[in-house]
Amino acid sequence: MHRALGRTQRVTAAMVASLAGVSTATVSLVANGKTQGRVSEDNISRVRQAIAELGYVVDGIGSSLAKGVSSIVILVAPDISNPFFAKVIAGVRESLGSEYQLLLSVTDAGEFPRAEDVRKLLALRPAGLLVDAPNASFLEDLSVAGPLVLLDAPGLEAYAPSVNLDVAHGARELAAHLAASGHKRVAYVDSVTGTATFEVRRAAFLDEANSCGISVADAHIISTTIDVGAAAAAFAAAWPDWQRAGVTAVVCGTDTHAYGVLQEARVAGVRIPEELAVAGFDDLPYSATSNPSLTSVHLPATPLGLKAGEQLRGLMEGRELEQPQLTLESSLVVRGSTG
Amino acid sequence: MHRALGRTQRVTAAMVASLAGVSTATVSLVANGKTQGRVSEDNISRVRQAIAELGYVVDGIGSSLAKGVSSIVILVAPDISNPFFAKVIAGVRESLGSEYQLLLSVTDAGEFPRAEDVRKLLALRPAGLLVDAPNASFLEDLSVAGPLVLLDAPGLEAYAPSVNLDVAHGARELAAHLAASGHKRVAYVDSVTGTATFEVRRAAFLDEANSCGISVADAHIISTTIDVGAAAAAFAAAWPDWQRAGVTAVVCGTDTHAYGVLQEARVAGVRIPEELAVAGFDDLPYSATSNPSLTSVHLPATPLGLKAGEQLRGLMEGRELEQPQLTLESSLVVRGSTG
DNA sequence: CTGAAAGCGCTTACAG
DNA sequence: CTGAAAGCGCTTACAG
Repeated sequence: MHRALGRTQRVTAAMVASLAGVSTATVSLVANGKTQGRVSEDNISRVRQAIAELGYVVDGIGSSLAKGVSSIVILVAPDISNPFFAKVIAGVRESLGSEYQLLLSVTDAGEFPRAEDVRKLLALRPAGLLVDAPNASFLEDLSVAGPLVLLDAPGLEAYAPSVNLDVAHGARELAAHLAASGHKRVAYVDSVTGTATFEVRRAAFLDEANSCGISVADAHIISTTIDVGAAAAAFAAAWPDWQRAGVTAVVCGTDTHAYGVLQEARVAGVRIPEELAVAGFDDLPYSATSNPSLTSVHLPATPLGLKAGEQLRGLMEGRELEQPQLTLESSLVVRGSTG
Repeated sequence: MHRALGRTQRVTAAMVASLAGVSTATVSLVANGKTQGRVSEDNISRVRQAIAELGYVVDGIGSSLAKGVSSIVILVAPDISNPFFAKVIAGVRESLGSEYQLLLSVTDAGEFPRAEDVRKLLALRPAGLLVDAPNASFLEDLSVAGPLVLLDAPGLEAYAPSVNLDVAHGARELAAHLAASGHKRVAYVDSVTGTATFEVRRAAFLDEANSCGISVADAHIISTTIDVGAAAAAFAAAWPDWQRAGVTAVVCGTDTHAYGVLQEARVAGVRIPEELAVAGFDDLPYSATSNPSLTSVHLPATPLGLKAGEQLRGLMEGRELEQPQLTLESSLVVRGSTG
């Protein structure tokens, strides 16, 4: 039962060849659908029959070594525990199809994978690489040659084709919304990971807030890992100060942070949105059912994965990308947490 | 920039060998740390130096082909979009360490991977296989020979070593809790995937409910995919009927289902918990912040992944498992949704 | 259209 | 302790 996986009854091309009475070269051609003008109808059906009979599956390792490339696509991402990411993956899988195997390189929550670790994965000779929410130094270190597409990597377009989210647009909508609701002093709970997208979210929000007459004091910007508990604790520590300073709204870099704020606010008896308005980014599925429901900047997660997969596929198949740089829209969804 | 990944400046063992003035056999021995009594100190340092100088990394494909096994561990799971699963993965990664690469075989939400698809992955010659929440027919089809550990596979212990959750315990606690709160008629929202864990949850709950004097009519048991929207729609359709029948509580197979019920209840103006008590399974991080906070059977996701990884590692390293069957505890967390 | 052969990069008995 | 050599399973020019 527990012999090495696959060591058992491995059916090789040689076995198929001898059963079909042809060479392994012919088996390879048939198995890979490269018969066009190279294999007789007769041999094709002979080989197909033998393949079916023996249950032959082309060995991925042998094939990869001969070809120089495997059928693996590696997706590098910093935060798999974020439900947002699950949708991205779903999109990637759909556009990649079943020819490619998706290998997830995940790290512990909030940590970013080190280029060194990824280099080990490169020894698997992946057909392509997808990097979600990278930072410049990581890409600098990595220096990959080969099909590579970046997801959610604003400002890093120089490194590779990328699919970005126009988070700035939603961030500005959010600032305008808060201003229209009469807020003057706002706090910001950022993510500690130095990921570009979070910087864009914050910068765009701060910029627009400023234009709208909202002030966000430096002392009212805090950072935590993307974790409900961590955000709750950070908010608990900061709130007395913010309250004294007249803060009436807090914007969070992710909905996950916002959940922590909501949680702690309930514990602390802070009424939301009357006493404090709360908003986030991502529009996770839970934001519609949170208490109260959460105002959030909606980001198209599945389309993000879908587009990135399509672009990578083009690259892997040797096609020239028509549009190497893609941007998807974001928009504000107003709910109960901002009144 | 976009040549085949890894095709560039590939450093081979032969290059290291010639720089160090040794054979590739020696390079291999050093690179794999198998020098014990087989390579002179002199050559060891020579090779190490050359490896560092050239930045040599053992090629995974070549190595796997020669060894007959890769360093890939495949994790097969039906529902990656469930945040519960993200924690399981984190646990697996931690116990597996960096020697093994974790390859996720994910399917579309609610779908279970077909054995056929997984067989393709087996062509990658994984070092081990982890299967989360399988059903018997899948395991029957798969018939894997090699390191295999099942997660959350109650009743399937005959197929392989497994790590299970004692969901029945929590389910019974939940039934007792509802009975103690005075509920007499309860509905159940199940998952459509015929996964064993959901059957155990339901069976244990129904059994204990019955002993506690709670009746759950067959007509009051419905199923949906694990999706907030689907659960919301199903609840919307069922509620008028349930209400007429005097149902005062609904138990959901997962918290995700419960969020859908909460969401729809708000739309329909059903007061929770006064008019209807709601509870789920999983105790996702969002259950503490939902509206109202959700009573749920807590399941130890991270420990589940951790233990499964440990067991698999033992198997892959050829060790005999001291305890092939492990069970982790579950327990009820009572929150606002049940009063 | 077909097959013998080289080669992908590594590991592992084997002989020395 | 060391290296030449075989072999892992496949693919791809190449010669026919």
